[in-house]
Amino acid sequence: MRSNGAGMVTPDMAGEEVRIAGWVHRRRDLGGLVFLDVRDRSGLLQASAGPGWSSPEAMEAVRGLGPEDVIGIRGVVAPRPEAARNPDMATGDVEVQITELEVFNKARTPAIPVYLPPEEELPSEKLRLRHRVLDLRRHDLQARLILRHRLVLEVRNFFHEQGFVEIETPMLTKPTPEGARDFLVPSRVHPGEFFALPQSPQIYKQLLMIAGFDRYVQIARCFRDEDLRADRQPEFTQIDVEASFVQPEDIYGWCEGLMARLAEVAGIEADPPFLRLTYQDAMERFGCDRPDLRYGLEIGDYSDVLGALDSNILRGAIAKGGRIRGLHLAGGARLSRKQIDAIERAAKAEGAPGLFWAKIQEDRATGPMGRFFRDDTSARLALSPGDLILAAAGPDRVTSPALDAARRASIQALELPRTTAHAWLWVTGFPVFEEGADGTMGANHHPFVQPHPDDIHRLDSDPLSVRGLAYDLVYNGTELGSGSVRVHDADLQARLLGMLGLSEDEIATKFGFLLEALRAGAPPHGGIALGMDRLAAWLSGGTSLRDVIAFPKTTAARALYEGAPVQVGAAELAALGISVGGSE
RNA sequence: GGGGCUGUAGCUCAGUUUGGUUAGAGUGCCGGUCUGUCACACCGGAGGCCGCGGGUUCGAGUCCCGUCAGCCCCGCCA
Repeated sequence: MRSNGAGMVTPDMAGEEVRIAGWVHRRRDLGGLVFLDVRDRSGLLQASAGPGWSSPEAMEAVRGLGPEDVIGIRGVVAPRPEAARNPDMATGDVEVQITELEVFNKARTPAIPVYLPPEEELPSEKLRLRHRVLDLRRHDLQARLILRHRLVLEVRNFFHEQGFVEIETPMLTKPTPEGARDFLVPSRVHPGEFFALPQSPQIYKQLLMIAGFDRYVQIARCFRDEDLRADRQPEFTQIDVEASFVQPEDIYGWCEGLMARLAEVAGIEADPPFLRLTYQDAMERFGCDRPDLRYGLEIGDYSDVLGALDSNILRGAIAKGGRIRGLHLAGGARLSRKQIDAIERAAKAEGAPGLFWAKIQEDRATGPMGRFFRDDTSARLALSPGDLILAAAGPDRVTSPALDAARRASIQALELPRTTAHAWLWVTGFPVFEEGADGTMGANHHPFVQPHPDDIHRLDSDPLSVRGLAYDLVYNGTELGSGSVRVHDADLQARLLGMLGLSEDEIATKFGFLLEALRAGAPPHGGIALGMDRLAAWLSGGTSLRDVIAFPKTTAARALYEGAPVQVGAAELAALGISVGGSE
C-alpha cells in the first residue's frame, strides 16, 4: 500500500513515483492548488494537488478532506521551488505531487486536536486520556513510547549478553500479608478463594535462584492497590533482576553498565561508577535516603557553636540529647522574610517545630537566631556577610526530614545552579527494620533482606540498628531501583518473619513454600528491581509516568478511555461466590 | 482518609475579586473566494446544562453548602 514512510522522503528521490499512506495533518486550500501535510509514524510530508498533475478525481477528493482522514496517495517526488521550501520541516525541501488519491477512512472532527498551533496549550489531561487514541497520534508521545521500546530492547540485550535468562512468573499468585494492598482475583473454580496480582515477582525470582537459574531478569508487570502519584501507577513495570553467588558489588556493576547503555540510547550522560553513600551518611548530610545530588548544598552539625548560645530552646535541645543541624546558605541573606518563611513552612510540614535562622550582615547578625550571636559566632561557623544560616534543633529523626525539606525549598528559593544535569547515586546499608508509627516493627524494604554480617549479633538486643545488605539506586533525587542480598538460610528467614510479628502458624501458611525452598539447598543470592516506567519517563525528559504509558490510569485509579473499573452483574458475582456490600 | 489547584463553545482561555441588559476572544467546525501555501489569506455563518445538585437573592458563570471529575501533595506505597 505504500512505498515509503512520509518522513522518509528525501530530495534525492526527486522524480520517483511514491505511494504514501497516513493521516491528514493539515490542509491548506488555495483554491486552484491544495496542500496537504500527510502524517505517519515516520513524520510529516507535504503533498500538493493541482490541475497540472493531479487527476480530476484526486482534485475533487482532496477538497473534501478533513483533519485525521486516512488516505493513500500516489505521486511523484518533486523538489519544491526555492522560495517555497520550509526549513522548519524535516522534509521541507520536497513534496509529493499527487496523481491519485484514495480515501481509506473519513474521520470525525477530532475531539481534541492532534495538530497543535505553536504556543497552544495541550488539552487537559482528562481529555487527553479520554481521547487517548488521538493524543497518542502526537509526535511527542509517539517519540516517548518509541524511546521506551528502544530502552526495553537494550535492557534485554544487555542482560542477555551478561548471561541472564528472562523467565516469566505468574500473574495469578498468592496474596501477601504485608506491604502494599493486593489486587484480588476471585477464583470461579474455588468459590470464596482468591488469587492476588503480584506486587513484584520477589519470591518467584528467589525460587528461580534456588532452582539453579543463576541469573534471572524479567521485564515484569507489577500491581499495587495504593493511591497514585505522578510517579506511581497501580500497574507498573519493573526490570526485575536476581543472581546467585553474588555480592552487592556484582549488582552495582551490572546496574551501572546498564545505565550507561540506556543513557547512551537516550542521548544523555551517565558516567559510572556512581557515587555511593551509606544510608547513615545520606541522612546525616542530606536528611533523606534519596538526596538530589544535582545540588551541592549539605547539612552541617552546628551543635557546639549554636548550642552554646544564650537561647533556652537551643540549649534545651542539646540537653535532651538532640543536636543542632542546619544549612549554610552562601548569599542567602538576600532572601526575603517571606521566602524564609516559606522554607520554614516546608520544614514544619515535615514535623519540625520551627527553624532558627540568622542573616549575616557586615557588622552583626540579624533574624530570630542572629540576636543570640556572639562576636565570634559567625567566624566559628565560617559565615560571611551576605550568608544565611538555617538550623533545626532536636533529635535526628525530627531534624533530618525537616532539613531535607528546607534544603529542597532553599535550592528552589535561591535558584541554586545545578552542578550536573544527571546525578546517579547508590545508597547502601539501609536498616533491616523500621519502627512503625504505632511502635510495631516492620520491614524497611521487605522481609527477605540479609542482615549485615557485622550487625547480625544485635538482632535481638538492638534490632533497629541492624543494617541490611540493601541498596537503592537514586537518580536526581528519585528512587529508581531498590534491591538487596536475600536471606538464604531458612532458620534465619523464619526468625526474621517472627520478629515482624508473624506467628509460627502464619509463617507456615504464608511463607511455608519459601522456607521449604530455602531448605532444599538455596544459593546465596541477591538482586534489584528498577522502575522501568520511571526510567523511561526521566530519560525521555518527562516527569509523569502517564507520558510513557500508552493507556495509564488517572490519579483516582480509573481508565478513562475504556472506562474501568465497572460494576459487574449479580449473575457474574454469584458464579464467583461473591456478594458486594454497601459503601459501609 | 486529608489538604491544595482546576472545571465557561469541539479545543485553549478571559469573565468570578465588587451578583445586574443578549456570556466573550483565539482556534477549530460549516459555507464562499483564492495556483506556492506551510499557524495560508480574505468574506460570511453556526456553535453554550458556565461540571452536577441544592440554597441565598428581585436577580447567580460570579456568593454559600454539598457532590463528581482531572491534576499536585500528605497519609499510604516493603
